[in-house]
Amino acid sequence: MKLTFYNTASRSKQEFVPMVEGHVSLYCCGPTVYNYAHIGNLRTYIFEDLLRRTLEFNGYKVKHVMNITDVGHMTTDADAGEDKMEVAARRENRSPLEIARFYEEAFFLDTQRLNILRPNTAPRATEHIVQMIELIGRLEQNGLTYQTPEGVYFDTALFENYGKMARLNLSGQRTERDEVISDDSKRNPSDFMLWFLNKPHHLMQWSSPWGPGYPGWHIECSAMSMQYLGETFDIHCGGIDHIPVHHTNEIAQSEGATHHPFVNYWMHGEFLLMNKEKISKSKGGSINTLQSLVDAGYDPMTYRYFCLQAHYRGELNFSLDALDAAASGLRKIYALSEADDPLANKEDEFQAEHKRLLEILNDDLSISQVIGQLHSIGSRRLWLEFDQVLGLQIEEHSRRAEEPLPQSVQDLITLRNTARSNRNWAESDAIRDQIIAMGFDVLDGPQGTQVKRKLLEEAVR
RNA sequence: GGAGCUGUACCCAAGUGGCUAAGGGAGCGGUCUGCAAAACCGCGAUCACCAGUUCGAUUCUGGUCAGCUCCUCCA
Repeated sequence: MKLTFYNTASRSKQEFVPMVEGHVSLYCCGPTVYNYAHIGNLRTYIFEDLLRRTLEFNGYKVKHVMNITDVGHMTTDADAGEDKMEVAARRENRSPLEIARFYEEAFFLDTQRLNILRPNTAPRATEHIVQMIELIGRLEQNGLTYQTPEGVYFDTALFENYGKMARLNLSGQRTERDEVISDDSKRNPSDFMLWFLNKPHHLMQWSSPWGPGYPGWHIECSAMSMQYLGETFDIHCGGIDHIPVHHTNEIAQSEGATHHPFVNYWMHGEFLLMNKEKISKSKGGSINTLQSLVDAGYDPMTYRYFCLQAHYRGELNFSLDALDAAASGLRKIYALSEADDPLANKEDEFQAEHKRLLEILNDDLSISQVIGQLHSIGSRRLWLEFDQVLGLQIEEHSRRAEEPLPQSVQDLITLRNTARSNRNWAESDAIRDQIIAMGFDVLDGPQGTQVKRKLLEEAVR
């Protein structure tokens, strides 16, 4: 079936046609591992997971690569900036590499809890320095670089289509701001560093043909994507903030080296907003992590579901109220019973709905619409089918209902039944509260009392 | 200054040139219950404002206002 994606390069929806039939090469910009990922970061990985699952749902074999940025990068091009990896190292009294490995593990724990499929390959920048040096060498051979005491720069003026994808208007770009320290040795404001030199304070250093130093931020993605996916590949994605600088520079340095197109489809996820503002890693510290939501009693699936209710190209406003609403909605999905499936024994209708929903999904990942439709239809079987894409672990969660009640709960039910037959409502209600606190729903109906396990943790606020 | 995004009911949010503007949550009413809860049924919007295009606009175009993001590391 036809697949359509919004391509940032053309600023329009385009039919997706991979280079090799049936196969997709997918590169996603990964985390810089100097701190915990915040939920805004995680939204983007949920979007990319949705993309990957949609491709696979359509029968494509996906090769998914995501970089791990474990090299520190200066906060500015000049020497005065502070390196986040090193700041973290000092803060936690560990080596930069220890910091990197620690937060890399934390990152994958978060993505695993969110049921985000692990990339086939997650190369680390520090393990691909050779490839980066090689790529810089190719750029040098092509005459696109120049060297200053600060390092090796990419000369953006010599790359014809610089900023085309981002539609940059270079003359209008702001070049002087208080926070930005200008480097007089730069030829053009938009030139960017390929290899830093003469930074004796920087802890992470490698030797290179230009002298000891460390790579610029952008070069790792070019070097590693090329190594694992080839010089041209199908889809590259990341956060929307990467369009003007990071991805612009990736294109320049990749195509400047290879003289081939770098990427066919660019896809970018919008920001998660909190109080109408973007969540900042540096401002927020380690608050706003997935763990903080878990500590508050939310199941990670609640956050995943919350994100899937909005389109990836639109901003999404996060609040605990909104998250609670998502939890209630998700609970409803988990509680759907097979017996009441309106599409049971209606194979034709099931297939028709399946096709209709897939068409919606394939129109630029309109998963929120699919979710709305699934709620309206109310077919557990259809939910389960699309859970391959939703990744909400519906089967696993609803299976909880089948687990036998613990003895302690059964004892309480017996106690409560006695109290109820004695019309001792105070005691009955107290026991009920106790059972509910243990994670169960208590239902008194005409056929007596039923106790059901809650299918989703409830947050305490 | 340059580039871009957003504004839909109490909250989150989808969507469309015209027929009932999805869905979830909250709220209210009802069924059920000893009372609740859960579940089920029922109930909600002149789509920021102004002008234009059009037979017809929430949807297209222009403007205004408000908010946000990027041009510094950043999902």
